[in-house]
Amino acid sequence: MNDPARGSTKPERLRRRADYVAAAKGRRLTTPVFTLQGVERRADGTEQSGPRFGLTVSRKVGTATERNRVKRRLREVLRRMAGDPEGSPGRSRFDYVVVARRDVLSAPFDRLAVALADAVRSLHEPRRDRRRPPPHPPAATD
RNA sequence: CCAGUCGGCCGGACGGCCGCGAUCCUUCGGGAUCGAGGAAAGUCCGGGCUCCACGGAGACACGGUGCCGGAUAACGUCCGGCGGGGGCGACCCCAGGGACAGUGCCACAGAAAGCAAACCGCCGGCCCUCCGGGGCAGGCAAGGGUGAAAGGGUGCGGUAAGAGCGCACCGCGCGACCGGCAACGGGAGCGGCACGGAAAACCCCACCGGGAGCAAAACCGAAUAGGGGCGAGCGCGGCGGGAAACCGCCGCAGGGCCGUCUCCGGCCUUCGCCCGGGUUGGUUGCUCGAGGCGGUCGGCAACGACCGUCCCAGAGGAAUGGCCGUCACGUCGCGCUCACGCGCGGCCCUACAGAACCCGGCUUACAGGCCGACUGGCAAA
Repeated sequence: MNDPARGSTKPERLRRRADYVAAAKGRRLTTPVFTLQGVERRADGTEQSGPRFGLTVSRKVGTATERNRVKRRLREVLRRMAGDPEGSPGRSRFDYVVVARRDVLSAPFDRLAVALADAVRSLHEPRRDRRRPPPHPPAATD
């Protein structure tokens, strides 16, 4: 029961395995410290309208202690991003999943915050250099 | 003071801003309280709890444990003691039922590896001799040599040479009796000495052990397919069952769906209510317990009894955090000081590590620091 007028600073979370599977099939953007996945949410019964974020920290990242620390740092970044007066870069009705790499442990906190905000924005920009460059000059489809 | 042994404990503190989880309160703005570890870890043992299996008892198989006594819910844990070894010592380390119940093994070397035997060798007798020695039957095991181990050791006597053949001491075996709950210790006396090692090769003996695990398990339960019951309904033809009502199967027609139309193909076959099933999800299990702390008493101790007091994480893609000050601590440099130490600046600004049903242990990881008991030196008294 958050007050919508006040602007909730609590970011919505992904808590279902199905949501994670769906996000993995969406857009993808890789940075040195993490991989960001995102997909437009399918209409479901929930009344959540804002962006939702999920975290994936596999055993490859480190021990349980290190994995917990990675998740806490990323959660703090998300919390600050949601409370940003200039507005969160995350789009409404969009699900994001941050797949962490080990460098999240050691990266400076400020750099981490900037990197994630940039990554969210970049995810929605049209990818003009896709992996398959067109053999002919593309006829401006969009 | 130096060197060392053992045991126990802590493992940053305070504060600011912004946050997270649970519970309670709320005037719905918010507020209050509590919120990781000694290992939460590895999952190696032992229990509680849950489900499954199971009539009792025994036998067999498999696995585990293995000196004795005690502690405990239980243990492979803990405490006390026994045996062997190491250390000047405090203390530490190692092994711990049985080798006349049986089978097998003891590499290499060596003549011989488990029952006594004899390669070199020693001894006297007989025979031969080219006088160097050789041969035959016999008596030996001291010496040499091999080995982890060769069937007691040393000395004296003894002898042809030798031999526990005799004697002394040591070792070894049996052992009345004594101490101890016991493991075990002591030991009069007896025995001329046999009975080698390894049970981590198998094995024998004693004791213990059903299986799976909170993703256990219980409850609530949308949708869909299929199932059951009741009531009403049920075009045509064929076959089967039945006394009939009716039921089952096949074909045709109609309808619906696969898939928007045609062809073709496939699937389904009325309606209502209830039961049942239990997937996504939700709730419970979920934290008051062989519990923490303090005290008294019993016990060498592990531990136990009693009294008082406290409530001390309960998440579920998983809370206990992010950023920053100040101060400790450590370390480095510089300066002052005979020295203890003090001041300034820099660095690290902390090790191992994060509860997931709960307890008792074990094992492993761990920066730095603190306390206690004891031992051996040196100095002082």
